[in-house]
Amino acid sequence: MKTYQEAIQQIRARGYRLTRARQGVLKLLWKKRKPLAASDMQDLLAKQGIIVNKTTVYRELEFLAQEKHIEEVRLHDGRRYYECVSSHHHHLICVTCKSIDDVILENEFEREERQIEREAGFKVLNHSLEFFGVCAQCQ
Amino acid sequence: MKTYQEAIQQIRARGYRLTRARQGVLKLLWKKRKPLAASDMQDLLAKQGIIVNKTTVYRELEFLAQEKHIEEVRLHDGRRYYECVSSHHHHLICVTCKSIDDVILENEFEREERQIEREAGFKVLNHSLEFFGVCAQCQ
DNA sequence: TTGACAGATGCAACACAGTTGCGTTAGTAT
DNA sequence: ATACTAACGCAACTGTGTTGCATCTGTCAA
Repeated sequence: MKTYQEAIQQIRARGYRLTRARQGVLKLLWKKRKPLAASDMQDLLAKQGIIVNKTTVYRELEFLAQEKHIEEVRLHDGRRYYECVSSHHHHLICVTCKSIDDVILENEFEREERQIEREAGFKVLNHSLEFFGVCAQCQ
Repeated sequence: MKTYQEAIQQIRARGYRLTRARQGVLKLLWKKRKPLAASDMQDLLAKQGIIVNKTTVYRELEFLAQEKHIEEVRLHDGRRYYECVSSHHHHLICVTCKSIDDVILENEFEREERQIEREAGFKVLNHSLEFFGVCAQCQ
């Protein structure tokens, strides 16, 4: 639920610079509101005249994730995706058109996680849940 | 819940061959009962004298998954894992020692999936849930 | 036992995501 | 304007997974 402006301010407050790549990546994720992978972002930035090396994109994403401005997401195609921080949600992934939508569930496994900690002695830190299927457009 | 012998019989019944690599991979997955990645299996096979090319391992895994003798699993490190078929379960992944354990939940989101289909028009085919945390040994 | 068919294999070369070292560039504060 | 150092570009590299093609081998039938 952080805004683009808040992220910018926090970056400056911590003594980091506002480079074209940094602003570009942030703006992209806040505008699209969808998980994007590094090469997608490099292409999208290039279209708006921001030509950056792929190494820069990877390092920028690592930096922004470390600073908690964005979050890494894995969607089971082997690539790393990133999205802007928002309330905890899960993804609906269309196996046909690959589109990604968010979904917020009421049940967030608090009971199940307690059961796991009790029965397996496993301390749950976080979880990951994705639904695969066919979106409304592709049916 | 398929046994190793059943898998072997089904493979022969469908006219496919029983090669060293094929038997080796199957035996490994039935013995370990844990998700294994291609390169892990190549190493484990080599230790028991079964030297196979990585291409063979990848093709074997694809074949066995297609024939429904094994299942592909993604564990968010970007690699493809495979495990022998058993009842529907989820994974507990230790962020410290990377060990993987199974967990079976009572709630399998039938209600949530119906909600998703009703509200988003998204037809759910399957889902994927993993828990990340610290296992009993690593605490 | 042998021969032959086709499934299975090895090899080399490739594709792609992501990483590393290092010299250079460019935001920012003074 | 200057200097400090965060950030960048480049080239080379790692690891996972894929492809084309020539070769090999499990299986079955004669």
